[in-house]
Amino acid sequence: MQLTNREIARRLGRVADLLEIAGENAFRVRAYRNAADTVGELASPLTSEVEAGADLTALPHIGRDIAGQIETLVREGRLPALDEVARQVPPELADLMAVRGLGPKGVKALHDRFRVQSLDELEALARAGRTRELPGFGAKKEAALIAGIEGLRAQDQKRTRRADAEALVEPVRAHLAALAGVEWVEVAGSYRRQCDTVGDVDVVVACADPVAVMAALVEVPGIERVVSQGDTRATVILDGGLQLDARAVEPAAAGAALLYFTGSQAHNVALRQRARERGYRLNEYGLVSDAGAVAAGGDETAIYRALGLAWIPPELREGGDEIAAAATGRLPELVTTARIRGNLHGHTDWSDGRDSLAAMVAAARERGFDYLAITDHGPLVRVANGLSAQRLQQQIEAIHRLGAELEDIDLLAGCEVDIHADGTLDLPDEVLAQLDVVVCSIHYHLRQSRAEQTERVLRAMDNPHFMIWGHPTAREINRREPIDVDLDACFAAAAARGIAIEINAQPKRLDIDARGARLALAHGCRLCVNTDAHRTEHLDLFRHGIGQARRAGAEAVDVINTWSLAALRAGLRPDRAAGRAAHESG
DNA sequence: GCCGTTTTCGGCCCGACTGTTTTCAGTCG
Repeated sequence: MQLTNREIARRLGRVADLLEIAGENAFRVRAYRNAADTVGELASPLTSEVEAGADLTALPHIGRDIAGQIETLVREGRLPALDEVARQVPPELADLMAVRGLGPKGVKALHDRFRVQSLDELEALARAGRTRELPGFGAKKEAALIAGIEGLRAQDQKRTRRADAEALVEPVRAHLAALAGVEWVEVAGSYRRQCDTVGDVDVVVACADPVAVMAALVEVPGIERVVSQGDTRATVILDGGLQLDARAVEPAAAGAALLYFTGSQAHNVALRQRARERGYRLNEYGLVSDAGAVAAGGDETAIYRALGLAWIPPELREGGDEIAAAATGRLPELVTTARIRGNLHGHTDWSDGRDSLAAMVAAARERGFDYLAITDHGPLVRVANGLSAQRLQQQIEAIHRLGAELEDIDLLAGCEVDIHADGTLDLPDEVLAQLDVVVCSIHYHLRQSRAEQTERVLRAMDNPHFMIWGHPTAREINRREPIDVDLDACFAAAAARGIAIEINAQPKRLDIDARGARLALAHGCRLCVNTDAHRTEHLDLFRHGIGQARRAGAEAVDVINTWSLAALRAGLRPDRAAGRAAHESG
């Protein structure tokens, strides 16, 4: 079994936890945390990099020591630093760090006194009223520990899909915005950075009277319980279990608060370092010079400007190269939902969509799209009433008839064709040749090996009708892992052939994700943000996919369905006509 | 342990809230 990046990151994080419990140098602890974050964010598998002899120290926060650690882990299956710290501290103690309210000091104290090693043991002690025997541990702390353990078991480690969080937090935002004296309310954090999932939501309220707003917050409908509440900051749990951290600040400091709460942490750290280098201190209240003068605080743009930077869109604030880009005027002009001209992947009731062809077209016209492709399933997906070649022929004719009547929108005949396990496509070339848009997707045989899966996709891409790679990894957030496929190899092939990489905007998919999209762009691929609509209202889902495109640094030119239809026809799979002959003769 | 427009040493982000404390440590974000 090959080690995933996530597993490598988990082990590095474990080293950090254990070093912290052992009372090691805090900066050494942070070094391991940073390295774990770096590994967790990588798009391509580290094991392949190691086998290819890549220099891991080129990665941020990975130096000679940790690079060597990772190489040993990949080659021998053991992490020397973990073995070493395990001699001082039982490795099981790292699990206890996940309990809210329990940190390294508490874990160490509990272990020193009671030899506690597991959640079960800790829970039994707390319920027996024995943890209060420890200095600094009282009755309230005991109750908090029990609640923390229960919370940990309930949440099952899963993060909340951003779209689900949106449905929960938007009513709270609206409620707060309507309070007297509130200037604006913004949801910050990973939500604002358009991450595909969020661990919690952070809300910043700019208002004249923070204390009053914090008092009012706990009365907002939809709040299950209050975890903590102070004069300017509170933590509550929303119905359904999502945690919400709210921060109320006066307008003069609200930009700094928004900046701080938007993060990411790595971005904040880098900004604060930059501030220090320039004789400032940056905190939640503003950018303050060493002499005590407030340089900026009311809005983000002014803070960035004072640091010699252009305003950085939240989607790019991940502590990578965005600060260098902002310093030198090289930030991308990120694509927006308004630039989208049409949907190139969507279904009707001919296969598994809810609405008719006519209804989908009407919905697209209402939204002002310039074009709309209909791409129902091919025959393989029987559960979705996939179209046989014969029914597809009939649908093509229906689309052409309807399209001929309309002047304000161009209708495109298409299909979402399955990529068979052997890399052949699910419809004959002569049928595919009649289509304007061919989206090729994987729905079955998701567990093939990396080599098989890669070969499958590469072979499919050799078919000149393969125009868009639909939901490339087939992942479903919190439900199904991505397929194991060599994205580097596939994107290189796609770029060479003019195949676009889909960002499927269905909230459960968001596939390819931002990391993969960034990798695709680096290979020179174009992206295509599609709703994969199965009903008319799904045509409003673009913003979710656009969020991923923006996180990848995509500009409008990188996203083919911001193009005119003429540009689309010319630029998408330009070898199609010539390649068709070669493919058929070969 | 990592990093470098102060580059191979000496730094490393910063403040709020809680609980158990009588002045602060631990935890969190």
